[in-house]
Amino acid sequence: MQQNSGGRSPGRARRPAQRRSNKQRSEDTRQALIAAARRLFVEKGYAETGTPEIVAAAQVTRGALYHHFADKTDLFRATLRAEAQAVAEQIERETEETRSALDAMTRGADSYFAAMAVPGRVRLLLLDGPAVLGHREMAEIDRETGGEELRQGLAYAMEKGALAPLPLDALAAILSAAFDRAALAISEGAAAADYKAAIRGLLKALMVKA
Amino acid sequence: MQQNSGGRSPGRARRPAQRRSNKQRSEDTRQALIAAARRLFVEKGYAETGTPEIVAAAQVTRGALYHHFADKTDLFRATLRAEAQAVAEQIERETEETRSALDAMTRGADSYFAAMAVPGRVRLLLLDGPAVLGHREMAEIDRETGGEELRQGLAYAMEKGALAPLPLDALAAILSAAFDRAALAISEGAAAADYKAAIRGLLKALMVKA
DNA sequence: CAAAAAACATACAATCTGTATGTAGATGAT
DNA sequence: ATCATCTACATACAGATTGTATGTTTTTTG
Repeated sequence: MQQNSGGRSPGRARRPAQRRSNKQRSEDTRQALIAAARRLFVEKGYAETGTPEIVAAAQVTRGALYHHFADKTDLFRATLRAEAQAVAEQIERETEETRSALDAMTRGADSYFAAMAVPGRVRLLLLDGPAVLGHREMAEIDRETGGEELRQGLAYAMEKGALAPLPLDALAAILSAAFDRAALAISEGAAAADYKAAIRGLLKALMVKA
Repeated sequence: MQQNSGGRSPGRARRPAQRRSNKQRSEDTRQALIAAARRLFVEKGYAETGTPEIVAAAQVTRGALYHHFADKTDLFRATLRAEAQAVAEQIERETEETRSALDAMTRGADSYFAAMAVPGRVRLLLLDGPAVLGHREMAEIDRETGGEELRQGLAYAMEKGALAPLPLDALAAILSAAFDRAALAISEGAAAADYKAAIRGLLKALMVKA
């Protein structure tokens, strides 16, 4: 709420806050909107969150929102992209070297569960996302933000002969769905140990044979 | 459009259409609403379908809608219940005797895919449903309409020692999710054979060991 | 420093949802 | 058979939301 920081750049005094470049201004506003939107989408769901509420939380106006995003779904899209990116980065950060393929898969799954344990992620990425943006676009976001790891792990194991020869894309897709459901259940309070055991059992069963 | 069928019960002449009991009236209206809602929800999704459009298609007024259903989600709920019921009945109808546990599971999966191939079901039950009603309520609907078969099949196989001993509920849940994703992929034009093969491979892997 | 372009801010039109209130047809008691 | 009552609707309304159209204020550019 300061009037002016004074001193520096004499003669350039401007009244409102400090002078920011357009790039900065835009980025700040976008981030504020995405952050506020994330909070509210998580708290009340996409449909129940109105743009007036979002801009109020972000301390901007609806004009700013519609200047930066085509519409409400576009803001949602940006929010999901950021979230998927964060998930990917967290998983990548945690990934270590492993010996067996089974171990690699199991660790990967645990990393995924840990990442999805961040509050709100399940709702954003597994519930509202597919419904609002469609399964197609969600798959694309996954791909862009690096959701290829599972598929690659399977491909490697299959190539090595440690895995039954099955249609790769289909197998990756249905296993990914199994992971998602496990993350969902865990987020709703189910016994995490049970789901992790079931996932591990599934992977082990697939690996052992062949 | 007849004025009166005449003759029978002289003196009972009434002008508008024919005389229906309240029970009939209600049931007719409910069914008309659910049928119209289903069509539109499938075609444009839950969020993009307005109640004015629904009642127009059902040839009733919004008053009738809000008389029979608490709100728009309540109508959606009724629509989903009916759909889940139809899926359950179709699967039950197709179920035959089988020899091995693996065979039973595989057949069950195929029945499920066949049932989910009915246009709109994937969107209703796998996309909009979980987002609008929440995963919790969807699970409940599944349970009520007889979605216990998978779990029971697994329990039987596990009991018989034909299946690795894993947490039953968790395993049933993640396998169910795998089925769902397969149905989803198939509904979007993916190679059905690939997904069926992957599912079968998954089940086989689980069964063979132990 | 003036002109053009971003980056917002404000006002508006079209809808939509849920509710409140009014009316016609069915039901039950007399 | 009739009247009261209840059910099943129909209509009207208030509040809120979305996207757009049109101003206004900073930045940027020449």
